[in-house]
Formats: sequence, C-alpha cells, structure tokens
Amino acid sequence: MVAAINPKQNHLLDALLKAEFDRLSPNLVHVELPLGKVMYESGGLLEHVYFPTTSIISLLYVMENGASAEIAVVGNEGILGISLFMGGETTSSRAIVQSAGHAYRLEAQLLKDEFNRAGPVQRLLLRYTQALITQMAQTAVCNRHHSVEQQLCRWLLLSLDRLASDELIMTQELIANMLGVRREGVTESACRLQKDGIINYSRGRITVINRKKLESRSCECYKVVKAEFDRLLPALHGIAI
Amino acid sequence: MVAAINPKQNHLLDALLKAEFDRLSPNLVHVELPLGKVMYESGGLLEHVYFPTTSIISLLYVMENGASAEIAVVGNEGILGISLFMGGETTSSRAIVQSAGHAYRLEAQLLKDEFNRAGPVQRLLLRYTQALITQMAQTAVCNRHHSVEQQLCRWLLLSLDRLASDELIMTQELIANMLGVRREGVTESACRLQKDGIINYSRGRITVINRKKLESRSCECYKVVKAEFDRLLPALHGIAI
DNA sequence: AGCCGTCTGTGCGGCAGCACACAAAACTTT
DNA sequence: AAAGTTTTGTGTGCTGCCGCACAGACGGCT
Repeated sequence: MVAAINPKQNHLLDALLKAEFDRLSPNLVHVELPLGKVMYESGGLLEHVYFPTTSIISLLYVMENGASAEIAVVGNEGILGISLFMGGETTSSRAIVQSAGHAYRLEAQLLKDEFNRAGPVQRLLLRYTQALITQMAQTAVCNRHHSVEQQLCRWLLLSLDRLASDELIMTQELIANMLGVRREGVTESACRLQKDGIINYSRGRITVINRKKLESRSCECYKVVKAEFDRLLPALHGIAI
Repeated sequence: MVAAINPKQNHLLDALLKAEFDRLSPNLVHVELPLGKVMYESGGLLEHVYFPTTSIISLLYVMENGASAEIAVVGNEGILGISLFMGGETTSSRAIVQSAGHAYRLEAQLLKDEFNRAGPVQRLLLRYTQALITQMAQTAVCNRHHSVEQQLCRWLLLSLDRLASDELIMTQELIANMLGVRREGVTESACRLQKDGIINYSRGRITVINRKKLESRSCECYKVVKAEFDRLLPALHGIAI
C-alpha cells in the first residue's frame, strides 16, 4: 500500500523509470490545491507544472463576454502545463481546480530540461499530450451534437475516473460553468438521473450509485476518450515507454 | 517568385534550416490531392505525412451514427499526421481533402527519424502541434457558444487563410458537414452574407468580396486562432526555431 | 434545345436550450 | 430559534436549430 501522499499516485510519475524518477523526485514539491484555485490564467507564463494525485484540474477557454467552456480535465493520469514543453511558454487556457486535493509541483525549467533529454520522459509526455488532444477533439464534437444530459454523464464519468472515487464535491452551478450551459439545464438533467436511481446529490455533493446506467446515459464520447487514454497510457509502473 | 510547385510553399518546410531541408527534400514526393479524398481513416495507421502547399485538409471526428464535426484544418501552414510523432501511431480522426491542390508526401519513418533528432525540426513540429491544439480547443468553445452564421464566417476565414486566396470550391452541403450543422442552416447564413455584400457564391464556388465585414460577422474564435498561429509560427524562412 | 442531376432557397412543425423570475429546501450564522 | 445564504426546483416565453418536404435555379450533356 502506498502512503496517503505519494508522487507515484500520479500515473505519469509512476510510469517513469527509476533513473528518471530519482532525478526528478527531489524537486517535486507537494502542494494542496483548494477548490476553485486558478492555477493558470489564460495567456500567463508557466512557472511550474503540476502532477495531480488526488486533485482534478479543469482546462477552460474563456471568451470575451465571460462565457466559458471546459476543453479538458487533468487528474492523476496526467500533467498540467503541457504548453511548456510544446514550445508555447504560455497557455491559452485557464486552469482551475475542479476538485480539491493534492498535487506535486515541479519548476518549469526542470521539466523542460528533462523533456529536452529526448528520452523516455519526452515520449511519455508526448503520448499524454496526444491523449489530451483526443479529449479536446471529442469535447468539440460532443459540444456540437449531444444533449446536456449526455454531456453531464460524460463529464461525471471523466471526472470520477480521475479521482478513483464515486463522489464529487461540486455544485450544479459550477458544473454548468464547466460545460458551458445553464445551471437550470444541469439541474433538470441531474434531477432525472436522480429519479432514475443513477446518482444522488445534495448541495454540492454528487454520488454515483449506478455507474453502469450512468455510462449508458452518456454519449459515446466518454468511452472514446477513455479508450484512447487506456491505449496510449496503459498502467506502466516504472516501465516508461 | 517561387515556382508554381515548390515544397517551400509549405510554411513548415520553408522554416527549416538548410541542413534539415536538404536532408528531407530528396524524399519529398509531390502529390496532387483531389477534393474529397480521404487521407486518413479514423483508427488507421499512418504510412505518410503530408505537407500541403495549395491544398487544405480537414480533420473530422466521426461518430457512431455517422454525424461528424471538423475539429481543425491543415493547410500550407502545417503538416498532416501529427499523431505519428506524438506517439500514437494511429490517428483518431478522419482526414479529408477540403480543397483540391498540391502537397508533399514524406514517409512516416523518415519524419519520425527527423523528429527523434530532437533538434530544430522537433521544436518546430511541436510548436505547430501547440497551435493545432489551440485550434481544436477554440473549435470546442465555438461549437458550444456561437451561431451557425458566426461559425460559417470563422470557417471561411480559416480556410481562405490557408489558401491565400479569396475563393473556395465547396458546396454548402459539404460546409454543413464540416461544421456539423444542417445544410439549410448554411444556406440561410450564406444567403444573408450574400445579401449584405460580403460574399458571392453559386453552385459550389464561394468568393469573399468584403473580408473586413466577414471578420466582423465572425466570432472571436477566428482571431484567437489566427493570433496563436502567428505567435507560434511567425514567417520563418529558413530560420527554424 | 431540352433533359437531368446537382445545388440552393423556402416553408412548416417541433424541440432543446436560453434568459429571466421566483419559490422551496438545506445548511450556516447569530 | 430566527435570520440569512447557498443550492436546487419550477414556470414562462422566446429563439435558434433541427428534420422533413419540396420548389426553383443552374450547369453539363446528349
């Protein structure tokens, strides 16, 4: 059993070879992320990257009029701050903590150096980025074609997968913000799901009761994204790529 | 004046340093891409990558029920087949020729080798990928929040930028497929734009008359994407990164 | 010229999601 | 216990887009 707080709870860190992990781990700083904290602001410079362990971070695009939409989520399977090594230096999305929890922070330059070794770490990060791209693309399609209820289901599933839990602390208002829809739309959908015995919720706490049914009410987008993550990043404990 | 057919019409190839370009250019095969040709099928293996010069290729996600939506376009500013070097081997999108024209083909392995040198070519390709990610993310937001007319304007602008032209050969039916909306919706929007003297069209040929106005009818998504491409990939003739 | 297939225009009914308004419930603070 | 705050539930009317159906317009072909 791993300790309650352990960098290896993050799948990317866990996948590193011993040599790489040992090189990085002295520089990993444990941090606690409160709900709603803004990790990156759109256009800002990246000073650190983060490896979430028990937290989830949402990537949002915010528009001129303030409306926004989530384009991806990052949890214990990934890393926050990919634009650092992709060459952008800045990020064009806002990143906010969607579920409070722990993460490990690393200085930007250290990750860049590691990336530029062009070894297993680079390959791993690029594979992760590829999976993230799939998530964004599928989000685009989902936004176009699927109902609020389907999207709510997808969103719950993706979030819970990244928490390894069946409970989420999140008001319907905030979910609506993430999905870029009205709060009332979320309320109605959630209400139906509760009536059908799929979820339970009350004042900012959502529990999934019947995951199978939740998956069947979701659009295909959930399983497409999940399959791509599983394909690109299967459980690789110290195996790297 | 460059010759009518020249690899350097592709901005990425044009940005390469002489050494890199000379290494690749003997292997660049000129190809002509007819409208509608399927370059990659979702899930297929990538045997070649393509550098468009006068063609445009759409990246589409296709759903189980056949509905689809474009998530990005690739033209003379980019390369088709990024998942090759990102580590996926396969692509999860369908790529089809949206505007007939020329391109240069390169064998997958050769590009991978070049990428793995971890030099300027790698940095250039990653920067391009970062720009493409922005395009996808912005498409997701656009799909959520903007009207068909705004999206049509955005789409026209992005396409024309990649052709360096003011004319597009494309029926409204096909545009509707790209945007993932009804053909009638495109017709109505196009009709309004024509009435307002912004575009002219007839039977699969669209000409932009007043680009300024077109930009003002578009949502902000166009200029966000354009700005990010300009930032990440300014005109770099033989400068690389 | 006349025919035919493709492309564009338009009308109609329906519905999902929007904006706004307000009520009810649950938890917090005093 | 009472008052206040946050969260959730519900109603009303409106708009944009959908699906479907069909008519007109244009261009290529014999």
